[in-house]
Amino acid sequence: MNDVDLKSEEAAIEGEASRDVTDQILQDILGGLLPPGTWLKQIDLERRYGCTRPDVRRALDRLAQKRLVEHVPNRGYHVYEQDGRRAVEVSDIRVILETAIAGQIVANASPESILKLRTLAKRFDEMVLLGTMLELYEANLAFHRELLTLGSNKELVDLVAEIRQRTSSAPVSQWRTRARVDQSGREHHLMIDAIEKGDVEELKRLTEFHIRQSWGSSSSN
Amino acid sequence: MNDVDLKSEEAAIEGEASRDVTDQILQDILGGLLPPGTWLKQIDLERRYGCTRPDVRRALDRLAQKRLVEHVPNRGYHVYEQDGRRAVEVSDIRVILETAIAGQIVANASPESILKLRTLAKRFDEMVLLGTMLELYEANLAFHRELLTLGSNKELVDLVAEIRQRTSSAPVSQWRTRARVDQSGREHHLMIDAIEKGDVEELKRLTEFHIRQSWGSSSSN
DNA sequence: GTATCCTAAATTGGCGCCAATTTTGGTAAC
DNA sequence: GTTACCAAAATTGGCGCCAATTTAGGATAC
Repeated sequence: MNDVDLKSEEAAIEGEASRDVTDQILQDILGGLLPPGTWLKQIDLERRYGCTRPDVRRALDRLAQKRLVEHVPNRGYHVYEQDGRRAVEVSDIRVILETAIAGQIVANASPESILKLRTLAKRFDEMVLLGTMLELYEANLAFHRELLTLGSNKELVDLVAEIRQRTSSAPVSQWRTRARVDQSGREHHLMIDAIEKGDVEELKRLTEFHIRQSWGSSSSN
Repeated sequence: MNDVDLKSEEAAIEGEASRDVTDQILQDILGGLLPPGTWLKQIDLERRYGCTRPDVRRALDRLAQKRLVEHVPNRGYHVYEQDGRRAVEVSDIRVILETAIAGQIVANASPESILKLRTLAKRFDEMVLLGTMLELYEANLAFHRELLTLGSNKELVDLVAEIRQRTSSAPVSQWRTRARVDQSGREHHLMIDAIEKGDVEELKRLTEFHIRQSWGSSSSN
């Protein structure tokens, strides 16, 4: 477990101290900037994100609650080292939840909502070509959120968004290959096709495959 | 929205300042001591639980993250006022998750685990007769946790435990009638019976009924 | 040369003060 | 009698210091 060298980027941000520190650290973990095992020294974070000590502590406590970082008393916080089991379990949960509402999604899908999904799917495809890794990640999130929203269970939408953050410590490792990302983009469109056809079972199949696929390679890490 | 009068119980606890403040407040919300809408003044909590200001703040922040209390900037924190919709949505999620793993539960059920479930179900029955409301609540939690553990998805067990806390701001109102609680106890045993018989569909039916039942009355509040 | 112990630097984390904002109660004016 | 405004009390929340613990490095002994 090595700790980060943040000194090089210290004053890089400085200007945008307004955005919440918790989200900033979260995104840096998700973005792979803070790899699993990294010790998050309070002083470094303080300087890095241009905020005060209590801010850093609050952020670390929140992330520890979300089990994204681990707190070792008197030793500090470090980015949680994922075991494969947890990743598999989380995707199992996602499969259960997202296939369970497939019926409602199809039932509630209006022409407008299908159009909106297409737009978001296309946006994902665009980001593959000319977006950053984070933009791609967020485009993917936006598509899935819109899809789940059709299930008309707001709590479920939030819950899935939440458990998504639970294992994706390094989206870089998930989307290693370009081929995999392209495939994901195609799957999005296939899912919309299934909704248009009103084929619930097809949507379930695609959803399960789509979720499981993302984690197939990372378990070998 | 009225705020609590805590002065009467100020020094009542004092001795057990060791247990985590967050859990204490959480249990007091769950126990109905702090009803929805109550303003949680930091000074009062500080005195009530015999802890320092930062402790109170950390606890309130955590509870706000869990959406059990709401934070209004410069005005403080108050216990979240539940709408019926959310409660229904959460129980929908529970039904999805808990019925989804019914098959695995039946498959993994060993004679020992069935015995353990019986013990926990009986303990629930005992608590109906001679336990406090909180003990009853915890006995119920323990039974359901053990049941879900048979599904061999640790994340799912934790997740259900988590979303359970999301709406049960007042277990008192859930279990208003004695008849309802007795019925719950019987249902526990029926569920174990179904597992013994290896009847997955029956277990699913019972599970759905059991979860939905708890919330049927509270929506009229 | 290596291992162990001791000392010093660094980091965590507990705790409290003070400024900013809000609320409440009283007073005065209409 | 009611309303509006002002002032005082209270509450929130930002910020920083200092003690306790840990870690790393150096010196000494074997």
